[in-house]
Formats: sequence, structure tokens, C-alpha cells
Amino acid sequence: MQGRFANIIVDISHEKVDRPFQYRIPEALLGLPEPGMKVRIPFGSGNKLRTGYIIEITDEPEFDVSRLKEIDSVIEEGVQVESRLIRLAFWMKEHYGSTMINALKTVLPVRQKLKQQEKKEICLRVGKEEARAEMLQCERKHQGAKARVLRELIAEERLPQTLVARKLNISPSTFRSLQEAGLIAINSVPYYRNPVKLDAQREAGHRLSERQQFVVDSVLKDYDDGIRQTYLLRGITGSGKTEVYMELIAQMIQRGRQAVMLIPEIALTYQTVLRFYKRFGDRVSVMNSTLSPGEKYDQCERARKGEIDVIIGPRSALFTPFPDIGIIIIDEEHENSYKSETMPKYHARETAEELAALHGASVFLGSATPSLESFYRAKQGKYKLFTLNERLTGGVLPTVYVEDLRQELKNGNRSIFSKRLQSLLEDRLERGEQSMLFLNRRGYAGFVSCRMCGHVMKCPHCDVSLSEHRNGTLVCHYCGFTQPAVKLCPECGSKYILGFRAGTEQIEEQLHKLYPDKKVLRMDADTTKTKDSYEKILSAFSAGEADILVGTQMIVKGHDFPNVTLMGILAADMSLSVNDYRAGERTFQLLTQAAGRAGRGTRPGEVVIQTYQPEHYSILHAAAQDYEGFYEEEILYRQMLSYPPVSHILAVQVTSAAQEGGEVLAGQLKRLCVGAPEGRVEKTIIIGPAPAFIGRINDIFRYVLYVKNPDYEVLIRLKNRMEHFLKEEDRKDESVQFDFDPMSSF
DNA sequence: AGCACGCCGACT
DNA sequence: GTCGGCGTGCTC
Repeated sequence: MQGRFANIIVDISHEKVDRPFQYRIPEALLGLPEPGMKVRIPFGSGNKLRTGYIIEITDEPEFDVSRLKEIDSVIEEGVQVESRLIRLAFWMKEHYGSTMINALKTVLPVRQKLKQQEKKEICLRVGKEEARAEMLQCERKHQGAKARVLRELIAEERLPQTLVARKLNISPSTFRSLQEAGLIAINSVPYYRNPVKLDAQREAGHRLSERQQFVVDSVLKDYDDGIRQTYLLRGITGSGKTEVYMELIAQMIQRGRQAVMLIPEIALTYQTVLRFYKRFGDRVSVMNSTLSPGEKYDQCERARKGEIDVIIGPRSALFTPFPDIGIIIIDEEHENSYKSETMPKYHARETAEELAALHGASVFLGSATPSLESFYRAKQGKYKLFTLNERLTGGVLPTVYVEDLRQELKNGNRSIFSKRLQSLLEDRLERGEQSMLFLNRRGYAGFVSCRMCGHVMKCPHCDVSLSEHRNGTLVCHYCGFTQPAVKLCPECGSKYILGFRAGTEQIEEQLHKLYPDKKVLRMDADTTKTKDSYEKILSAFSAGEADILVGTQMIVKGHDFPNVTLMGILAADMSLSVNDYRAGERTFQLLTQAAGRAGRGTRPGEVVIQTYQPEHYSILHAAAQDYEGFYEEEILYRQMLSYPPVSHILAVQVTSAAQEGGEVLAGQLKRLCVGAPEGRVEKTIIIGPAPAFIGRINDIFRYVLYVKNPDYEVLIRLKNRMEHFLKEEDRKDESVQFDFDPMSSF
């Protein structure tokens, strides 16, 4: 496809990014323009030449061709920040199936903020007396708008133009005529604010251990030899990954380039940020969701102008407009939050690699429990793997006990705590040491298991657990298989087969009953609603204000409590039986992280894992702290069932106001895939359509179709076919979303 | 953001 | 009628 037309966004400072304009590509330039290029185009009624950025090249005019204007010329300057980000947006659109507009909106800094930033200010150029006279004059002439502006200015001599315009409903032409009359002056006053001011003493880097230094040296040698690739550092908790990151960043700064440091939002605490401030001073900045849009915009401007060298933030920090990134570091790279949940559903790791390619940068991933994706690539030789196996402080690894809850029930213990956990807990309370209890509640939504034998109700066709719906029927959300409610366990005949439900609140209550004089803190989504309650609870616990901390996932991420010597995992299989192929991986990661919380100080720690499935490989390997063993087993399972990273999955989600319309459209899309050449390739597997996990939200019905193929490109082509098909007719009632390698099922 | 167009009140 | 200020909406 040659592409005779170009969709272009116009670079007006007050730009609403949400509207591309289409132009003809002149004969002389055919084949030259590419997405991301900067061009000069005639715009508006005066055909004034403006700069714009090409976002897409196409052969299909979306506008009356005779009214299309021609691109004037291509501006060839060194690769611009914007150009690079637009190219990245284009790549994201292709790879994750979204509209170009959505991709642009995620990638480009919010311009809207410019209003509040680089404000235009109006002020009087005449004395107040004279202004008052003018105002009366205007009123007499019924020039209400002018009079209103003057009245404001008499009260307050200088005012932001946009503010006045909005408040008094004044159009730009009014301001102009006032300016021409010499009554007011309009000048742009860029004003700045600096959101984060930490007064920390600068600290030089620590001396690295031999092993740490080796990692840094290897990466830098590659870099200086002109080799750019992705590195994976597997380092257990406490092995000093952060020092490695900081040294790499420092070295990149020395080489005149910038660094992006991605951290999961939940780990982006004051302490973490402080460490970077101490090392890099005001050359580092933070991006996070609590920043106001204006502050975010400021960070972008500072990055663009070269006032900072390092940005720390969650996945969106990737889009900081640095002119020349040298390295992108992703800490805790296995975290789910690196995958966006809104369109485009991009993964920060893959997007970082694409961005790094555009900049000629390296990518450095770190984790104690790398994602299967990354370790798989490391095994294939695509990533270079480093390992840090020792805790810097020399602390010993904790002792891990696996407690079989089925056995507890047989022995007549019906409480949430196994006998061992209870006795260890009492032991800590006596000695005045702290304990943490972790309830892995993720995806508790209705799987059904037997309390006697641990049997979990599964789909006979899909090897995922069935979900219990309100009326008790069991449904598979991968293929739509349905069966009526079970009263007796099909395995052992016990009547203790139930949906699983338990909360941190009940646990807190129980602890109060058992140990009325001990202090318990609870941390979950409910107790951390307000802005800094999260940090407050953590620091209260850290200061020894409580004996036991009960909580969900958030208590196991980051944060060292040297006085914690016992970690209890109350229901390890909670996340195991969710209907999701990543359940095993997620469980292993959570258990390993949780285990890593105990015994960070000088005293050795103990960990109790309570489970109904003590023989499950995720639990066994986590108990043994054996990542490689877990990996080998898990990858086999992925291989057998064609799941990522061995294969790729494209989830197509159809939402529809009318049940039938959604079902019909999903069926049409399936037939389209089956009929396409890509669909007939032997390795393509098409599953569904089936009703989504939650089949109806707000009276919108949802259907899901899964397509698998080891070749990502094949899935992209199928996605493009579906997009093309959907464009054929206007669909008001149905909409379709794509998700590549989804993190959870729909 | 800039520009044209159309509405509405004021004035020869 | 026409002139000019002023708000509105469009720009491929």
C-alpha cells in the first residue's frame, strides 16, 4: 500500500489533540512521509501554513477528496520529541488495537494544561481614571463586552486572559480590539511551579558489592560498545537491586543521556523517592497519579527543556518527553500494573522496548520473581540474565511451613488459623515481636472448592475453575460450559463444598477475640481510601504501634519491617483457583514476596503458608523459594495449552446494549477469523465466543472471543481484519475492544 | 488559535 | 437599510 493521504494533527498551542485532519500527499512526496513526521500544511480559511504531525498514512479518503488540501512540505529536522512519541503511539495502536486518538492521548502530554501554565495575561495600559471613562463610554455605546473587561481590570489591574474570557464570556476579538485601541496589553507570562521540594542531603552512591558491580559493568560495556538490548536482573528481596539501578542511571547521566525509572504505583512511596532524591538531587522528578494535571505538565516541560535527567513513576512515566533517553529501568517487572487496563491496553515492558529502539536506549528489568514472559526470553537468549542470590545484610532466608487446612478441618479446627500459626503467633506476642497476616483475596469471586478434600470445580474442556453465579450455577468463562449447582463434592462426597469467601475484617475481629489486649492494624482497600492512609498505617506499624498487621496484597509489596519475624499466609490458594491462566504465576509471586517480608532484620523469620492444596507446584516451589523449579513446571503448562509467553492471545471483547446484537457480532467476528488465511493456519486456535466473566454490567452485555497463535504478527493481522470489518457499517449499539495477552480473563 | 459568518442593536 | 460589535462554530 502506497498511501496517498495523510492524517495529520495540527500543532496549535491550544490544540485539542482529538481531531486529525486529512491531507493529500503531493506526487513529488509520494512514499516519503511516515507517521510521526513533522510537516508544513495550509490550514484554515486563510490557508496559513502551520506545522503538523503525520499520525497515519492511508489510501482511503475519509473526506470529500476535492476538498482535501495538499501537504506543503516535509520538515526535516533531527528526530523530534513529538515525532518519536507519535511514532510510539502509532506502534501502540497497531500492537494493542486501539484508535489512534486514544493512543495519542496516552502518549502526548496533556496540552490542555498549557492554558493554566503559559498563561496570557491582560493588563491596563492606561490609568484607572481614564479606564473608567472608557468603560462608561463603552457602556453608552452598548459595547457590553468591552465594558465588562474594563470593569474587571479596574478592580484588578492584571488578570489571566483565559480566566476573564471564561468568566465573562468574552471572545478573542474583543480582546484584540481593546488591544488595538491601546487600552490593554496582552503579554504571555510563563509561570512555573515546582511540585516536589525535598530538602534532603545529597548522598554519594554506596560501594557496590562485587556481584552488583559486575552487573553494572556488563551493561555499561555493552552500552559503550554500541550494543542495545534488554537485561533481566533476578535478585531476591534485599539483594540490592535499587543500588544497581541508581548506578546505571548515574552512569547514563554522565554519558549525557536521560533515564526513565518505572516503579509500580503502589511501591512509589516517600521512602523510595527519597532514596533517588538523595542521590540525584533536583535532577530527578516524580510522576504519579496524585500529581495535579498542571504539575504533570510541568514535569513534562522540565524534561523537554533538559532540566531533569531522571523521572520516576508508574507505567505512564514512559511518555515523559525526554530528548534522549539512554536507559529505561523497570523495577518489579512482573507486576500486573504494568499492563494498562484502558485503551490502548499496552504493556509497559513491551512499550519500553519499542521506545528504547526509537531512542537507541537499553532496557533493564528487575524482579525477585520475574514474569514468565521475561524469564522465557532470557532463556531463549533474547534478554541477558543476571542473578543476585544473596541478601546484602547477610540475613538468612526464613523457615517456611506449609499447613494443610484440610487436615486442620479433620482434626476439628474450624478457625481461620491453623494450630501452628496460632502457636507461633502467640510466641511472637509473648516475645514482643511483630507478625503480619496476609489474606490473598485476589479474585475471590466465586470459585467453589471442597473443604474436605480440596477439590475445585473445574471446566471439563478448559482447565480453569468454574465460577459460581448468583443462583448457584457453575459457568466456564472461557467456553461457556454450564452446569447446575453442586451439593456434594464429586470427588469425596462431602457436603462441605462451598464458594469461598472471607475478608480481612473477619480476621481482625477474630484476633480481637483471641487476644483482646493486643493491638491489630488492618490494611486493605477499605482502610486506605484516603490519600496517605497507606503510608500512615505502614509507618505506624513500623514504629511498633501494633503487634499484628492484617492485610491484602498491599502489605507484601516493598517495605521492610525489621521487627517482623512471622508471616502468616492465611489462604494461599485463594488466587490459585481463579479462572485465569496466570493464577499459578500470580500465586507463586505473591507467596514468594510475602515470605520475603519475614526476618529482614537480624532475627531469623518464620513463614506459615495455609492452603487446601499443599501439593500444588506453585505452593511447593514458593515454600522452597525455588524460582527456577517453578518456572520449569509452569512453562510446560503454558506450552501445552498455548498460553503466553509460548503463544500469544488476542481477546476480543464485544459489548452490546442488546444481548442478541452482541452475540451475533461476536459470532460474525469468529467466522471472519476462521475464514481468514491467518485463521486457517494450523497453529491458530479460536475459542468462543462465550459470555464474559461478568456477562452484564449496567445492562450492557459482554461476549468474549479468544484467538491464539505463537506469532504476534498473525494476531495483529487478524485484529486489522476485524477492525476493517467493523468499519464497514456504523454500529451504535455494539462496540469491540481488543486486548493482547490479557492479564486476566473477562 | 484564528477566522468567517450570522445575529442584533444603533444610527444616517 | 447598513454598519459594527459580538458570540459561535469550523478548520481537511
